[in-house]
Amino acid sequence: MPSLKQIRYFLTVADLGSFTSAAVALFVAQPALSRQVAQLEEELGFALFEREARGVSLTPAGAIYRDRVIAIEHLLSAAAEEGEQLASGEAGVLRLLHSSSIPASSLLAVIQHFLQTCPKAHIDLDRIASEMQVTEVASGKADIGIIRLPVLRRDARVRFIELPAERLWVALPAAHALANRDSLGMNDLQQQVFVSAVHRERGGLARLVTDLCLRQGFVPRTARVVSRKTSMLNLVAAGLGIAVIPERMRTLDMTGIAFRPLHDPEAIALSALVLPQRPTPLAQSFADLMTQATAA
Amino acid sequence: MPSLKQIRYFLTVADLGSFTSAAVALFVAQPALSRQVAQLEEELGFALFEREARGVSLTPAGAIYRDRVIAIEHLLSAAAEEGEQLASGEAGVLRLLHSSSIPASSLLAVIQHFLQTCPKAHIDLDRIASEMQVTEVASGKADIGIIRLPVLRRDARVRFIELPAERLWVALPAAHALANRDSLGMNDLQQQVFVSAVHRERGGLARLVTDLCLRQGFVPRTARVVSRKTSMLNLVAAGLGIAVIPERMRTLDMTGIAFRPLHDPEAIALSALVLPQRPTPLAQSFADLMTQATAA
DNA sequence: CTTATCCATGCCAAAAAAGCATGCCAAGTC
DNA sequence: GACTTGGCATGCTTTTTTGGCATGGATAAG
Repeated sequence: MPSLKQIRYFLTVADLGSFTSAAVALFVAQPALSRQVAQLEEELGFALFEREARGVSLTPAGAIYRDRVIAIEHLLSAAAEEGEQLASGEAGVLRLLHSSSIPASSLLAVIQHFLQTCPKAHIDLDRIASEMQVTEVASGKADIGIIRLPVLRRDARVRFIELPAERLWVALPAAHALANRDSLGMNDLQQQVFVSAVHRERGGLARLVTDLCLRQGFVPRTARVVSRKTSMLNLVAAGLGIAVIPERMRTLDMTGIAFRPLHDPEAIALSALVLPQRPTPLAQSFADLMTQATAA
Repeated sequence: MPSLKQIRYFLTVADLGSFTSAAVALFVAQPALSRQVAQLEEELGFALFEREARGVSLTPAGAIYRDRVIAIEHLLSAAAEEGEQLASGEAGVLRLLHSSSIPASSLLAVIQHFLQTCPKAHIDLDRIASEMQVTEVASGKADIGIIRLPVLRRDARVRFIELPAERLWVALPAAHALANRDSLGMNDLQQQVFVSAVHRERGGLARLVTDLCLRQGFVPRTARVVSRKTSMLNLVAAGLGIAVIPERMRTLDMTGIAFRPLHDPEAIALSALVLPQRPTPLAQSFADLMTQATAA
């Protein structure tokens, strides 16, 4: 089996047409070169060079061999560079999960910033429930998740980075009686129908809202369970009921809906990043961006 | 710079997902494997494997690196095989020259046999004068030549292999007065107009014919100097004169021409192969075929 | 005829790789 | 929860490989 060193030596000799000058170029002694090339020829079973009085020239077989192996060195360095980009987080695919209470539209700025920072990176974006995100990240199927606390299914293989809190707001039909108030308290909502998005596990925002209601001493009347929070706001606009949302979701800016802050001190939505114990460099980059952006 | 051995080790470990089993497959001790892979990782600057409790798995960077270098081994062996075919004479291009008195049609059988013997070989066929062939073969621009003796310009860098002699024949217009004879002697041709193909150097067949005439005591009346012997026979058919040709050229089998043998003992055409001192394998194969075919 | 150039070879030293024994870590087991 | 087991890494020694120096032989140029 030929070695890369032999091939590099061979190519240099072929280029310069001389063992002596190739030896100079390669910073080795000429006999070392002669031996390596001779060994390569023996392994291949045919002569690569015609030894002439004034240097050497390629045999036809040597010429075709040169044409075929000349790409190898570049191939190798390209492979190394590609791997290095992946390893350093310069390139690659970031599999990003987010829960429905953190819509992609509110992540747009961070995602764009990320793609700008890592121009060779790609993003696979997927919206799944908080609990599932933990499983996915823990099993390595995803790189990073953005969830709404509390999360019920904790896992030792992931860690959570809490992001700055968001005040909760209430989304009301524009014509709603409470819409003429500047701000609301949870106790104002006792008689209201809650449109909410819950999953089987009942973690995340739905859990938080229920807890807040229970703390006020009432059980929320849930009008409808929907799985998509954007359509949830549609139901609110249609007058079906009210919804409690994190502050950022106001940016959806739907017509026919009035947004009012909840002034209860406990009405705080916490979100967090789900990271595997050893995040990929891209995940780390994204996490860094995320904590900086939300802190600012 | 990584070595091929390191890459082969890496690929085996990646395939089997374990250093231990890869060591068995590669017939080396496991520490040797560990070290080579570790060294490769260090040279590349990124980790190829995740070391886990039960074997190892590729990192994303390792996976992409594997995808990129997996072709190299095949690339190398293909290059070696291609070179070996060229060197052994199994494949390649044979640059074959022939003089106009040995037309390609008379070489057809040998050429076809050659292409059958070496199915991967190609032939570049060219018809040039004998003296030029010597120069071309000597300079390495052609692999083998087939000439008509005598050749004036000898060269130390080539050798000549004489082929079996051919009797000379006379090509006559079908209506010619001599056409009713079964055979002819050179002395019968004293009054004839010779259509001949001569080159500047005046070697080969033209020289031979002139010599034969001079030996009979007359200078041939040359009707026309043409450079293509097939058109020479056309001129004969048109009644311009007669032509002296080697026996094989009779196979051209033109209508309007009668062929008659020359019974003079000296009326013998000698042809020869021109070979460089170290012929290519293909040239050697062809020469072998040629000597066998003409001997038979 | 001499000289200069260039490649191959013999010999020795240095470096690299392999093997062996062992340590360490994590997962599964009783 | 201690123990066993499977699997990779590391220290040390031996073997193999590789490179350098000196030299020989062949060939074209002067």
